[in-house]
Amino acid sequence: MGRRRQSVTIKHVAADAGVSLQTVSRVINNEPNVRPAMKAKVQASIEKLGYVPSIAAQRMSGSRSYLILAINDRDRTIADWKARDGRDWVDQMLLGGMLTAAELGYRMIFELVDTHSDHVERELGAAIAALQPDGVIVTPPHSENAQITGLLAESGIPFARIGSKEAGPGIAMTMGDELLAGKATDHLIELGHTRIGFISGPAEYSLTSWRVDGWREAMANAEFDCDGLLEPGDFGFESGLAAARALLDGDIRPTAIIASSDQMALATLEAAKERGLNVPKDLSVISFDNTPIVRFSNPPLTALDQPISATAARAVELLIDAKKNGHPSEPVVLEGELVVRGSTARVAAGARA
Amino acid sequence: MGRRRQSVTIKHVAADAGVSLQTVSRVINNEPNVRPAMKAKVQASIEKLGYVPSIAAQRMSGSRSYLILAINDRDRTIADWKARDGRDWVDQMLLGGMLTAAELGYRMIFELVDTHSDHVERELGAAIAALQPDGVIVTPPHSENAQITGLLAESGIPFARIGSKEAGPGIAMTMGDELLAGKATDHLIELGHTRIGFISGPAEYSLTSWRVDGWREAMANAEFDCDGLLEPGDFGFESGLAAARALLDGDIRPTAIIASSDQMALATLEAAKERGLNVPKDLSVISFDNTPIVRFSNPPLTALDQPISATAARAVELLIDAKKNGHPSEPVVLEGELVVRGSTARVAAGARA
DNA sequence: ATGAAAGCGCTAACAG
DNA sequence: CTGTTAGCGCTTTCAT
Repeated sequence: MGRRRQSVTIKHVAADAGVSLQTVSRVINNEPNVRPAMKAKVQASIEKLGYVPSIAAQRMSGSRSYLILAINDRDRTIADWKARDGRDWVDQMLLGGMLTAAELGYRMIFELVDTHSDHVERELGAAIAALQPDGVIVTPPHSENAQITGLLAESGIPFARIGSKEAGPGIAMTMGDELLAGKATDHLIELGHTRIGFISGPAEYSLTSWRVDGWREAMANAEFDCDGLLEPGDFGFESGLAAARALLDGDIRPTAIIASSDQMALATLEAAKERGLNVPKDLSVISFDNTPIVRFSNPPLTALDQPISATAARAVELLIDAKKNGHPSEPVVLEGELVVRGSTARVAAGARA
Repeated sequence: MGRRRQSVTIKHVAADAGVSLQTVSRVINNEPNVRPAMKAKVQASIEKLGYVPSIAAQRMSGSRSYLILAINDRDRTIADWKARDGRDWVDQMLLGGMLTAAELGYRMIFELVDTHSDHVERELGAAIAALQPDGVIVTPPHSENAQITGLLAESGIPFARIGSKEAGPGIAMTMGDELLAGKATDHLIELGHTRIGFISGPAEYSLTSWRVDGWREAMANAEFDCDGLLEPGDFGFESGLAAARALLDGDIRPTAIIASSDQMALATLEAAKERGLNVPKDLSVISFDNTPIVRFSNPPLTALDQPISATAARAVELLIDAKKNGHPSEPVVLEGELVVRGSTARVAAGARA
């Protein structure tokens, strides 16, 4: 097939409209200093010839690449895809990010990067050098990896850190973990629960402690004790099972448990079943992820929905806007919602303290 | 911030290695006519400087863009993402396509295109003009849209049509629909079923008839009648409900039903429940999609797994290879497997004909 | 086997 | 307001 050249270039348009290349360029980029008549004429030619700028050429000439790079953790993402258990983080990111990018004339490229590898920098650096994106979105755990954020900051490319609220370069964004944990706790308190257990996530993630903080604060506000009601997990099912068992077999059996992930919430259901406890009659359960799977458990789980799609969309907007207007220095928070389903109920009379 | 230029270019490498640009270029592209010693020297400089070629520049100079474009139907994809019911088609495509592309030094860009719009051509044409991909993957229903395949053929870019086996330009690929339907039917026949119903998909998809053909053939081989055992659906839940009801209330109540989609299979479960039929005791059900959701129904569904990931991976390989070696003229078939779960069982003694 | 020159499509910088 | 010039990083000719 040989060398495939652009069929319609800015040259053709310029010739057709009888103007210079530069004028066409100005029209394409919606720049000022073009008389309406000229603009109309050029646009007519563009329409007529079906001209679309080559992003490669645009990038080459030193302007934008119209590419937004979204980075996710390689191992976790591949594991999720292979497990096929319905976790739709990537889909939600695409839903928000890709569509918003498209609306603004950009494209989102998805990329997986190894966090634990010694050559994170090489991997990310290569992607940036090859693609020259106009913005980068990083997610946990990358968003808290100093090596990565440092590299990004150095590159001068605007970037958004989802799941990070530290000060520093880039746009910090969270889904309101602390508030969400508070919401869940308050919901249970309203249902009369006083002994509300919490299964946390892995310590490497900052959001783990944000969530614990939210729960602690809500408990404190109601003047309930947290002692013996916190168990650590790692987001996975097995760890959730262990944590739930510890909670249910502990000195202070909780009447409700909030788990920091869907798998751990499912595990809590399992642990309850083992002990002959009925959910929600004997035990209320709230999941911190509202992934598709939690609608199909028995009972369906009350869950905290994380606005992944909205966050990705906002990130793309902020990134694209950053070129002109800079970006917010304060963390951007998009708070999720509590979706009430069948796993939470008023505390049983006998269980009251 | 201003104009962001590549930090390390081919020039730097050439200077560092003390050779000309072309020699570096030859090394990058693994071209012949470079003495091993030279090659080693250049590669050392590349390593040292951390040089990565700019794909924009590569594309500009008339060679490859190292981009593979994967097209999916806009409305269906967005609907799936918003429904959040665990359908993971996109994820599986990414799993196979993106990872394979990455292994081969390419990147996969995902794009949604409106099938029904009058300007399909404009949308696709714009994506191609902007990105200049080295290959395009189209999926149903795009893969059978003559307007789209025509445009692609005209563009001279290699493309793969997933879910299409017509002759014509591009690589035809299927997941063995006919064979799969046969597999499901045979499985039921082995379990003693003789009245096996089939709920088909929408007529616009060729694979709808392939599947029906597979079922028909398997039934014919066993000398069973198909009359009154075929009902049409549109892949959606509602249509499946109607079809299943028609089948179960018909003159010849089937003891088993194969549904052409997960939603229709779930609907069949629902219809059975309405009629007090136990699955799998009174009715066996097989789903044509093995999406995550079918593991969580009650009972979990026996399903035909479609090798989406493997197909996407193969498509990427064939597309990249097409430049050198052309592509297969016969349809490429990657056959899926039957995953047996709890919704199929030996036919009840009383139900036998 | 290597190098020099030309050009891909576009935009920034500078004229007019 | 519009046009001209130069050059982005790379790969193709075409020389040597």
